[in-house]
Amino acid sequence: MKVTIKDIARFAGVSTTTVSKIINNKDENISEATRKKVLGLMKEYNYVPNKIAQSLVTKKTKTIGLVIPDIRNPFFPELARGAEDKANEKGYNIIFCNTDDDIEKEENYINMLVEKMVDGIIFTAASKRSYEFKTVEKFPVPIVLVDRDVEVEGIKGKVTVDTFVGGYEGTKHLLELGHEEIVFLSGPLKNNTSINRLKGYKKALENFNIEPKENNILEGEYKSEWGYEIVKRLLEKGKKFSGLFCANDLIAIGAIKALKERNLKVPEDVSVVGFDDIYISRLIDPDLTTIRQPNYEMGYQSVEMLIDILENKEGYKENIDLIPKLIIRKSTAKR
Amino acid sequence: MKVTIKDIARFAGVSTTTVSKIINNKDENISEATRKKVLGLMKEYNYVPNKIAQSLVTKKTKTIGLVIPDIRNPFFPELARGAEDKANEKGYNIIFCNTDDDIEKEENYINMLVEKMVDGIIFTAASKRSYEFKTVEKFPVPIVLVDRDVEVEGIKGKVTVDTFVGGYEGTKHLLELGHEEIVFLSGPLKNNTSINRLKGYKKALENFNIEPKENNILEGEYKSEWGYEIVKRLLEKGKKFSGLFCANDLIAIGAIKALKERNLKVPEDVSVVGFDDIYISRLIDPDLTTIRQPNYEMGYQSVEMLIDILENKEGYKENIDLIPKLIIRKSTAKR
DNA sequence: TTGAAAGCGCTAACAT
DNA sequence: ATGTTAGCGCTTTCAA
Repeated sequence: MKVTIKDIARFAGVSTTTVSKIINNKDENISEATRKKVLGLMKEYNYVPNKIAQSLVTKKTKTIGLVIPDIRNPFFPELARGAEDKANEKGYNIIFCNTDDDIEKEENYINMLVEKMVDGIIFTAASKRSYEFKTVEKFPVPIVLVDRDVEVEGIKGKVTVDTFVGGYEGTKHLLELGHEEIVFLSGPLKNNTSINRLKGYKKALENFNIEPKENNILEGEYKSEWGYEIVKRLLEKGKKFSGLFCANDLIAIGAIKALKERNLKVPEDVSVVGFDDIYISRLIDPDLTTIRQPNYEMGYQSVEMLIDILENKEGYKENIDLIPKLIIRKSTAKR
Repeated sequence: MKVTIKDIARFAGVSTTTVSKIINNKDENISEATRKKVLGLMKEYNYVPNKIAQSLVTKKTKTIGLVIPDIRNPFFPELARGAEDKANEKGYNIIFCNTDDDIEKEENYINMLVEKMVDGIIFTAASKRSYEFKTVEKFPVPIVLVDRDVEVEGIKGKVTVDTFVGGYEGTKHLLELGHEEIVFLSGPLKNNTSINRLKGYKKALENFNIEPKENNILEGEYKSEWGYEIVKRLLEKGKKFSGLFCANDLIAIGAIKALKERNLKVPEDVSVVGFDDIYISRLIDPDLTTIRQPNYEMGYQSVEMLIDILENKEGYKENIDLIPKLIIRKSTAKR
């Protein structure tokens, strides 16, 4: 049978209070003698404090919920790892949940997490709609938004990437290489993350005195299949362009594939810029020039912020906007 | 303030016992009238049972630990997702932990999980050494091994992939295409998973009456960098081969890159087979012929097994060996 | 059909 | 420096 605090107290001939104080390092007022004795007994009997019992009284579980669309999306493992690293550093654990961008699943998971009394939640929301979680309303579980900036009732903070800058920098890079006909392959324009990327693209063009053309902007999905299909179709229609800016690396990878199949060379014939810098972008041929999203950082900092909130740290930032960075590799060249 | 079972009981004018029974669907002996009343009150007051309190008495947390090397390794997101899907289906949550194949971290995490009273643990172990976790010894937390087959004290089951078959099938495919000089690029040969893959390679050669040559077998790391470096070196040394079997897709991707840089065409000059079928293997150029590891399945089935154990299901299999499958794409061709 | 009472393993005022 | 006591929110005998 498991040995409990009572057993240790009995063996040591002290009260559970004393043992408890020693467990929690609140031992200013414990004599060295009893401290040593109790510690010894704990070791001897392989005593492990029961966290559940602790949680019941302290109202803290040292557990954080991580609610993301899908860990298989190459975007999220980095973020998850960053989150887990910070959490572990601070003695927290992470429960992870996959929502598939399904609003119902999101609700279910959030509610489950609240029931399990997680101390806080890191949340990547599916849509732009505003959220209200009834359990969160009742129980003050702090939520930190990550990556996607949406309206959530009672949100405590957010960590995002300035995609406008990313969109701007990527386009500017292409422009500076002499490209003028630049097609922008966007994901679904249903949240600010996507919309701002496009705004950055337009702004860069304007700064170069080029009027953004509507038919150079295509809205699709964040998938390589879509990148492949749309470029194939574009080429079949005889569309001319020398620059291609893709809203994520997956789209870029599909696009490059389609280009190659039509015997167009990257970057000699078409320069391609991606977005994200997922693990494989440096592995494909040619190595992809892309905008690096600081995903690991986002995970890491969101947990850092959450824990600051939990521990009532003063003066934490409640709004971190990370700056993405242009990574020049081999898929772009002078026109 | 949170509303508790006591509040509901008070409002309904019944005892907490009655409410508890209703919460847990043990309401055979509850009158329809009080049942409805209580259910109504629960809804009205937005009552959510406190899982922590429940866990303290039932000794079940409905939480499972998932201990893996690194979620960023493209191998693991699939596995993690499979595990999470099954867990969610059964009302469990998953705490995930990254060990970086570090034995000390493994121990720490396992101990943390036991302290948090997870109901069971899914574990991908780093090394071939045998494990003994002192907390697990004391508290009967079932562990199911996944992917890597090692000795762990008190293990309850394991889900692995028959890598021998994979090694065999991949080599056979190359052999049937007429390749005779087949180089095998192995990862570290420190566990059965890796060793059996190599054994499968050798066996296939023998079946084709070809003596496996020691200098056709290279041991390195499961990384694209290594695949790139070793092939580059091989080529510089003037090594001749027309078939390349890589112990994982990452190695294959690096290898293909090196091949291309020396103007060797895949598959015209060299046929390449990978292992794993990670997400990107169909995105690279050319699409990679590979051995598909049923990673999602592994995660899914390991959790299924674990829950069977937890629920004392009779007759569950305690040893599942999944069969990998050859996926023929475009990186292999007739000699 | 319902409830009283004990207890899960721990912490935290408040005494002493 | 240490102990007494109450209680966190729930389940579970056992009795009524």
